[in-house]
Amino acid sequence: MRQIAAEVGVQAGALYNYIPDKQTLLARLMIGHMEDLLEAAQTLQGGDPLARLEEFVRFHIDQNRERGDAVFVAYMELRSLTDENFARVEALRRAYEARLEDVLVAGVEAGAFKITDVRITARALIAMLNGVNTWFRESGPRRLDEVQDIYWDMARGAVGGG
Amino acid sequence: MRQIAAEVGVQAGALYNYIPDKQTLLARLMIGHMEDLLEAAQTLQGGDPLARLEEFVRFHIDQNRERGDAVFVAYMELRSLTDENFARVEALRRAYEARLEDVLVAGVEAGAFKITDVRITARALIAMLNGVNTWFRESGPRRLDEVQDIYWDMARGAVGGG
DNA sequence: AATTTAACTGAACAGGCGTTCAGGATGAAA
DNA sequence: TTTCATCCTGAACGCCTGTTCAGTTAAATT
Repeated sequence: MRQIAAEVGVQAGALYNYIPDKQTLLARLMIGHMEDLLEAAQTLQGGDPLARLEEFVRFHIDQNRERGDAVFVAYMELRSLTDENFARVEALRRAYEARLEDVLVAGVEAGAFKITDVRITARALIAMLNGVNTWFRESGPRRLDEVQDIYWDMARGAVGGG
Repeated sequence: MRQIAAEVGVQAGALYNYIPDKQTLLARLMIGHMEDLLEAAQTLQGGDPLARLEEFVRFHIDQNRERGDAVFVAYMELRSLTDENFARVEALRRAYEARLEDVLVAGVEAGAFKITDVRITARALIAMLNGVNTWFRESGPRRLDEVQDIYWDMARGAVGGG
């Protein structure tokens, strides 16, 4: 709390004019992040399943890059949430997963993907994509769009998409 | 510290007969875990690249299951390590990644895999496999070997292995 | 039986934590 | 000019933290 206050140029007590307590601050941060992510995902266009999956892969990697800090907090501090707040965040997370599941289902129905379990596959893909954040550096040997190409290749292969 | 001591049935101070400080305890835990993992990985057999990759996938998921707590700590508390201890753990982690990279290189050379960047692919696969730990429950709808089958399918597809 | 060694307790330490609150400063409204 | 509403400070609170250490206990050694 004192660190956050200092970052804003204020004493710790002043924060309590804006939030009831630390737990609520964390919850608002994480819920806000997930809501932003879901809203940004609204803009994803249609097309055939293969195109939609590619779009999702690139979108997810982009978002993780732009909101690196929020993503980090959202994954590391889940255990610090109240049961109630945890449930809220998890619900939003499931909604995001559902976006990807929809694409996968469409692909299976169109005969474009070969998938045993859509839910597990969606989670596996997201886990794979999240991994980018742990090692990618702007100063590294690869540009982000190259990384996106590589992950898109892997994702397509993983769902049996030719 | 007091929690750990209580778990062992002892006062907090008694722990300091065995460790110099908390940081060292954490480091030993994580380094020990990685060393155990690397040692267990020694038993992986040879065969063609496809068989070796399958073996690795199943092995990794098994290990993550057996040592769930250690894996959790190893991923969540990385940021609590001294620079020096972090470097040690990361070196071990790279050594483990290298085991998978070897398999991927062999597959590429044999023409069995299509991979743009072996290092990135190894990391992506491991990130995907680690994801299992966050949701798999013994009481869930799938047995572990079913989950392994699913992940093996995805991994094979991701590396372009037919 | 006397002595040494090892393991542990229980209390204390200094510092950090989230949170509260009386009071001061500042500017808007009356 | 006075009143009121905001926003913030600075100090304090009770509690938790990792760590130390003198002293007790019990077992091993002589």
